[in-house]
Amino acid sequence: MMETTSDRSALLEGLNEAQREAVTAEPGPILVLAGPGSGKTRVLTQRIAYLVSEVQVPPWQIMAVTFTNKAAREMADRLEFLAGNRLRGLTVGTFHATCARVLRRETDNLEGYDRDFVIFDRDDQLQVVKQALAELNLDDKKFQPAKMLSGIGNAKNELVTPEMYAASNYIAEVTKRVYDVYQQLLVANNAMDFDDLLMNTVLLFDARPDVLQKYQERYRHVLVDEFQDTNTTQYELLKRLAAPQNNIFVVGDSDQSIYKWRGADFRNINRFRQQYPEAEMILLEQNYRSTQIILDAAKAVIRHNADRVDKELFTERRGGQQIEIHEAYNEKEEADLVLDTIQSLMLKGYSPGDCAVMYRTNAQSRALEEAFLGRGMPYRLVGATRFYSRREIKDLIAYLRVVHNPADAISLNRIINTPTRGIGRKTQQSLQQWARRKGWQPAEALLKLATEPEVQHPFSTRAYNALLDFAQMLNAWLTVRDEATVGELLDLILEQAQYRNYIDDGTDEGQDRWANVMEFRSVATLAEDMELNEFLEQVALVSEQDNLEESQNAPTLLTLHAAKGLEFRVVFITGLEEGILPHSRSMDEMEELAEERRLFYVGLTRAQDRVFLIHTFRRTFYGESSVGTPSRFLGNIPPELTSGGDTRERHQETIEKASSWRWEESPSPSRRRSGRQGGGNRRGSSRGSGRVTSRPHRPAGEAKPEPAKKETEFRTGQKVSHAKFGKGIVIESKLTGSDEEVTVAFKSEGIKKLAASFANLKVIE
DNA sequence: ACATAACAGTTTTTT
DNA sequence: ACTGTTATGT
Repeated sequence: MMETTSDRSALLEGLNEAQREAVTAEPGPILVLAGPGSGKTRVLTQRIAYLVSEVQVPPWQIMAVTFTNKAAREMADRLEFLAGNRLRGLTVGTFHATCARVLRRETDNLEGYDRDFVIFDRDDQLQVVKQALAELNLDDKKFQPAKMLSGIGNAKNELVTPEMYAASNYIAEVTKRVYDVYQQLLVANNAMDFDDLLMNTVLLFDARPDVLQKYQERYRHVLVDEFQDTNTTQYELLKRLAAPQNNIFVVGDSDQSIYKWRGADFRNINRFRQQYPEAEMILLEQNYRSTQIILDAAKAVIRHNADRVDKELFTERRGGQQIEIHEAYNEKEEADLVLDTIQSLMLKGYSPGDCAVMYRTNAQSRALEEAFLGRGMPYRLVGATRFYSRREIKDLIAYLRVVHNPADAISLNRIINTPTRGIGRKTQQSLQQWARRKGWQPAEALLKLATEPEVQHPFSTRAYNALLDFAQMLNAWLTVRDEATVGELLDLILEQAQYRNYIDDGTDEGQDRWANVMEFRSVATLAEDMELNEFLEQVALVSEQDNLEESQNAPTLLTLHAAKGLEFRVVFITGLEEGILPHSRSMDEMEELAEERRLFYVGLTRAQDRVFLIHTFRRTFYGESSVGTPSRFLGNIPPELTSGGDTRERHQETIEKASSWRWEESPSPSRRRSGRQGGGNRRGSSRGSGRVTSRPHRPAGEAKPEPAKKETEFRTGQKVSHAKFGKGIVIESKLTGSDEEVTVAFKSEGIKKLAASFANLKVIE
């Protein structure tokens, strides 16, 4: 960059008053409360540039932490643009990557770890928990590994070690023991989980004031993005690092706190204010993203949450289009409605990439994907099955990990018989026992077979040969490890392990998997100047969303969680029904309900121009279809901001539009579309399968829809009888478009929902 | 060792 | 409805 930014006015140009205040605030604790679309990333980056060019802070004394790689990269890119090489040495990264770097540098001061430690992801964690349960002779049916893991994770988020863990009840007592063994196993494997990266850094700082001091002196200024998402451990980490000058600049918005279930605690904002009473507090209230109408709707929604600091968000984008609320009959018609609307927006100058379709749960993407596929329209799917969690990729990472860190018994366990090479469960067990008896690690024991041919071993000839074969491969890889590039090593592994034979069985799925392997190979090959440990760390800490190409001009399908931090001209939020948003598991507790509302708020505030809110009349969950109630959150939006009428009117409209539903209810057993992968990885190659446009047949009553009824034929309390289900009592009956839906409690069959026109119910005395 | 059957568990998941 | 895991049989 030629242009100098030492010109103060140039640096502050285009900032509003509050933003400028934040950027130029005197060093010390600063809390910026930033509403959606208020330019917080801009403030953060300008602040860094300002510190360097105006306050003369050397860039290497500045640390900026984010939660996602994407946010970190975005910040780094903007800084590069702003100040280029004047920011050499600046630390910008995620909490986890930053901590990993510290720990890696400090392995000499870490008990039990050496510098080759690896990072375990959730799958690995589960394996470790299972092993811990096994060692404690605990039943993993009774103590589900996932539950145990969440208990352990919560503890780590709260900076609670196994010793500190309160065994307040039986389950907690078990969790404590599992946690304890779990940690020991991690150390034995020279591995840390994600939470350890944070917790161990804090523990290190507490145990070693000299080490802490080193980092305090290095990082004189700490800046934090998305502060409302920090957990206790992260908070404590920041607190220690920023002391004693407390030059800590945090940006957050408690109304966008949606990760409580992961340990995030927006009350850290209050804690911050108590901790640093002298902190300067700055509110960013001007929104540069949405129209007034959208903003008003969002504000009206969020105001229903108790105990919050109200921000007076405003925008210069007066007016705007009203928010449209629609009812669709079911999830299929919901998807059709979304697609129809997108197509009509195309005629009004929007492009497909301007649109986002959001939902509460990933499962909801399926109907949408099918609709897109059905119309041959491309779409971008965020999330779903992550590249790095695919089986084949995990296998290869496990191979690399074992070569890098043979102590990693979890990974060894994964690959020792993958592809199957005759090392079955029993052989593995006796290998383990043998190793334990000899005081070796399993990998060590294996290598003895390869390197000391005359070693005494307990295996049958057959098992020995299988083990020897694998051991020799492993030995070979270890030998070349330090000379070969990651790509070369991977190629060698693929070839010797005959991995392709195993994974590519010729089916579509096999080919896809092999394609994924090749994609991973090219990632590895591109990392040619990277050491194996660097490569593995990057792979562990990078999520798939970072690799998602933005180029494709297609609508984006994503969960509301994944939408945070993004913006789109047009936003659809689907599935606005009780039980979905708010989610059924979050309806009982006020705080959880408040978080659901924030989720809705986050969705709304992603929109620049248009918002479409959709709920369905009935929806299929876990294979069962049931009638839904519109989300209570819809009622939080003042009617004058919306079009589409109130709930009743919308419902009436659905009834009038009703066309095909009556025939759709019976699923034809023949056809099932397994809607898979978006991005184009997988195609349904059902060759020659006739396009199904024909409707399932209805035996009786055929054709012509009846006119909508005005009143229900059945009333609560009536006794009825059904040809198949026998006698029962009507619990409820309501009109559903051209038909009537009767809920009946049958004596023998339990409660059923029936369509009156097909059920042929007879009223009995 | 591999194929199959039974079975549990299905919110969100920055790292 | 669907998927992924584990117990069981061949």
